[in-house]
Amino acid sequence: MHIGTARTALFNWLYAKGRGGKFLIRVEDTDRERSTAEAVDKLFDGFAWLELFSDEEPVFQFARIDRHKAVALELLASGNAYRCWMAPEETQTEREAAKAENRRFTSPWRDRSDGDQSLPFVVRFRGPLEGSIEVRDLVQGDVRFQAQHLDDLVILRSDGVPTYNLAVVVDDHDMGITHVIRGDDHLNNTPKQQLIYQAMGWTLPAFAHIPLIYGDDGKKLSKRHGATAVREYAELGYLPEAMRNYLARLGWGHGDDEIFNDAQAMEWFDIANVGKAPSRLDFDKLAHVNAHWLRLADDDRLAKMALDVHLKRGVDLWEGDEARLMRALPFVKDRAKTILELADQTIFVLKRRPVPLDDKTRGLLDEEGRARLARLRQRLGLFQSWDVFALEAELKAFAEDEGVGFGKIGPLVRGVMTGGAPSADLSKTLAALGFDESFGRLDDALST
RNA sequence: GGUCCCUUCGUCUAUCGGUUAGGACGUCAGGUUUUCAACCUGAAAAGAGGGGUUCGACUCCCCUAGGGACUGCCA
Repeated sequence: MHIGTARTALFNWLYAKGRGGKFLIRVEDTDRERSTAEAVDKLFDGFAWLELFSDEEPVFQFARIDRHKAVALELLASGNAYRCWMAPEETQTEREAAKAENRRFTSPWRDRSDGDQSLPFVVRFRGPLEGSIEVRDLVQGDVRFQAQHLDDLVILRSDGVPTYNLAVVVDDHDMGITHVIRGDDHLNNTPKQQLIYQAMGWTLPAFAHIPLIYGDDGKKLSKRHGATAVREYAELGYLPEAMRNYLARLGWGHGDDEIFNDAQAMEWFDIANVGKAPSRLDFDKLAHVNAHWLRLADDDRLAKMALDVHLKRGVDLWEGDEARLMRALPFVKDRAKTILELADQTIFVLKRRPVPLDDKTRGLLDEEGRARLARLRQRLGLFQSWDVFALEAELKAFAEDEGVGFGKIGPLVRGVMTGGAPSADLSKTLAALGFDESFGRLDDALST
């Protein structure tokens, strides 16, 4: 699913749920992804789609062709549509001529019905030739279209298959759709669809056309901007709740509120406050929002996600690694903005002994360093409580007793513990590794 | 070409005729510091241009410029 579609769906969801879930809303976008009210409910409530990261595409099938056809026939009978026997080349020629003369496309069959029924024909909607059609839009305001610019659209193809513009109107009406919230690339279709509603004597739903999302260069979001599919955002390490927060904030605002949860978004969200200007994706801000939700997320959930990343990166996972990650998480989760970074930050606990040392650490491991390390080992060996605060105090005290600044000790011990991998404060790193592993790594270094 | 939509810091936005035009991300400068981050403090940074309306316009109207969408027997 495209990220823009996801946001449209999110707006639908916030709007409907914020009003008690009574509204029937349709989601759609320019790629055949549409769903009806039930589908939205299924997607959001009963399904992982709310997670925004499912590959599940809402699929729309023209399963009700007969119903659409019946409506087309009804329009034909009431004179609101007509059969058109124009050949494709003929249509093409007329279209070009109309364009050149800046007038609407007009079929010669609009006022004739003596065509040969055994020949292929399409059914076109008979739109008014003059006057104007006003679309009342919750986001765009009242938009006026002149009838003289609206071509008679095909509602039934020559093979008898109904077209999109007819199908959506029929479906929405039949399903009691009250709000059509979609991308503003559909705004130009709206007067034509509205005409069908009126011809059938159906009540109009409320329309809301929200601006599209652009890439960071202001152009329509496409593959070359990086992530376009929702799935890709998951792979980049963003949390669903962060995506929801960020996406809701994109093109909509509630005062100065930047960080909010679903419940707040539902309470505050109103279509009327959606901006009319298109907005761009800002990955830095997304990362910032993500970092916030990352800190609030449960450790076991994060551990599983990080483990998954390590697995994908080809790390050879051992029994107990999840537990190791769990122990490290509290110390490193506030250092990461994405799950990917969380994986970077936790790789040190997954290193196997003996941990290969990087050049910098090997350089520090001279005679003096070695002796100091041995003294530290002895001292920590007598040390009972292995928690961060105690460790921090102990390390500070050790540096003082050694008569050196912490800079003489920190880098060496850190290197020995992590082999150069990213890590947090030394005391946190030791706490994350645990007593046994820390000593093991210390001994490995001393015995080289 | 035609129709329609859009235009406040680099980005997302607040403002709904009267504000020193606010916040957030990012940026820059300090601080903290055992790496890298994080964190704290501070700073720079905006109403596309031109006309109106009004005592007063970012806010209302018009024009221009720029951007976008649509313009199918696609959806």
